[in-house]
Amino acid sequence: MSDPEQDDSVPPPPWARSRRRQAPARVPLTRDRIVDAAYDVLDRDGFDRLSMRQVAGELGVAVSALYAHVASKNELLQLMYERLFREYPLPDADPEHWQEQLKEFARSGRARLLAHRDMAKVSMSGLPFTPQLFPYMERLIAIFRAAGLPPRLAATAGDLLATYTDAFVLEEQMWEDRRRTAELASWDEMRATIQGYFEELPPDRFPNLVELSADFFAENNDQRFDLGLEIILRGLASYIERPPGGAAAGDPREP
Amino acid sequence: MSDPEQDDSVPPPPWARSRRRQAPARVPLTRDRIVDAAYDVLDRDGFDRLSMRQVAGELGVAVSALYAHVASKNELLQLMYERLFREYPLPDADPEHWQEQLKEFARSGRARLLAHRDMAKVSMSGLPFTPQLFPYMERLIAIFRAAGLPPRLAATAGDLLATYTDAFVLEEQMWEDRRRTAELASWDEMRATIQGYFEELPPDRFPNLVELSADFFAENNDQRFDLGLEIILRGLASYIERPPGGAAAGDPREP
DNA sequence: CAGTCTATTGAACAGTGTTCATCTCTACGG
DNA sequence: CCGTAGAGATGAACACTGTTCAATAGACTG
Repeated sequence: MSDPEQDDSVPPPPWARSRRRQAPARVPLTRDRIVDAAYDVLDRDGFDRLSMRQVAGELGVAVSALYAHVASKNELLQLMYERLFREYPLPDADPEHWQEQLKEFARSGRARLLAHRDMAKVSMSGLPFTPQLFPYMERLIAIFRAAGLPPRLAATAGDLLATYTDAFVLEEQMWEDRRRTAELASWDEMRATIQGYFEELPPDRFPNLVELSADFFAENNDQRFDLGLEIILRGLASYIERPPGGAAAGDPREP
Repeated sequence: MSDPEQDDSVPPPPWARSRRRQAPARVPLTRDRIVDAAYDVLDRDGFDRLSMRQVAGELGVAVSALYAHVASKNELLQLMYERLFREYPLPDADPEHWQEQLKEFARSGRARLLAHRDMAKVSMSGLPFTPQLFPYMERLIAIFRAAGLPPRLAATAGDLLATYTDAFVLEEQMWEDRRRTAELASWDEMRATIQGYFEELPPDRFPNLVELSADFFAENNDQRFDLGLEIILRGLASYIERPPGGAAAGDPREP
């Protein structure tokens, strides 16, 4: 297998302290197995039970053995995050369908995070800003530019969209955690409980919370996600001048 | 549990400090004082050095003493978060100026988070969903409703706005952390370094990243924050039908 | 086979959140 | 004025955490 880790074609970013020990550097298979085990622990026990010792135990190996392949727990988390992006679809920017492309981008991002328990916590821990993700940033921004967004707006929009996705899933999985600790069986049961709680708030003090109690937790989160997404996309669309007659939008990149 | 505060305006009468050798003027430990100390530790040492022992040390007190007033570290974090909202301005919803009101709401939320180092990490740790915040949710949603947004959209919009603010500050403070560990003096220096890094990426693979290198990190984050805010507000405005003859900013597209 | 090298080990260090039996001190009843 | 009850603080302990390091075991080279 090829080595997805070290991409030497791009220099390490300046904020990454190159404290990383000189290291064997050629044990990619073991790194992969460590990441595999880490995912097993994460999915089974959740983020705050994900410890180096648990991972080592999963592999039937001493803790210190991990450190020959991984500089720190943070690096391990980073590797886990990067794996999420393997096989990420990277469509070419199509000016005609930029909104659909962005929706697809965000939806698949959310799906990828949802695939592993507490994954949004890993993503929100701030570590994952590595060169491995540059291709995805590049493509995402290309879509914005192709749509006709000016540079500064495209940059902000990329951030906004990625941030929205991460934060949405973080909240989703937080509720899932709460459900687990409350020992409620299904999401529906959970939803009913919370909705009932909001309904019974004093209506004189919280008229809106009472009235909208049914809307805070929709039947399925997909619709809620799409709605927030739609708000953002409409906002972005408002910046794009529609060329009369459907001709191609002006040159997306201007000096 | 009333709190007999130490009254500094009047010194203790001489007979109060009895023959007992200089009773160390023992200030009773309260939740408020613990939260104060926790903020001191947070501001000085950051979130991952914020431990119960550090807080206890700040107060010159044994660790276990804290647990008489606070059930767990999580509760302490929750108390810290709740304090942020004391004196939070709660304007009445004004349909005429809903966009300005929302901007003010988001801006002051951001300012509040920025006031303490790593505060967004606390806010994003998922704990803070307490009834103390209901008044703010209520008011926020009232603004959306007054603006004319339908219920489901208002609920989603509240989430979106709060989430955007939290996530933005989280990112901001993350970069601040990176700057600290990279031992770069100023934000400008940091910005220049990163911008230079992006500028020197291979232009054939990352044309947009190279071209927009100046736009990812604006001179000041205030503008970037306002821009994202504007995108969201424009998106929301697009759902509001413009009242006939009104000059309201309901139209997403303006000539 | 001998020797090198390297991945793995186990123990240790300095922390963490949390609990609990014990002790100190304050305030109140007599 | 003393004695005592009870709240509150204490220090030690438990079961963890991430990380380091000298020593060992094992495989590959000469």
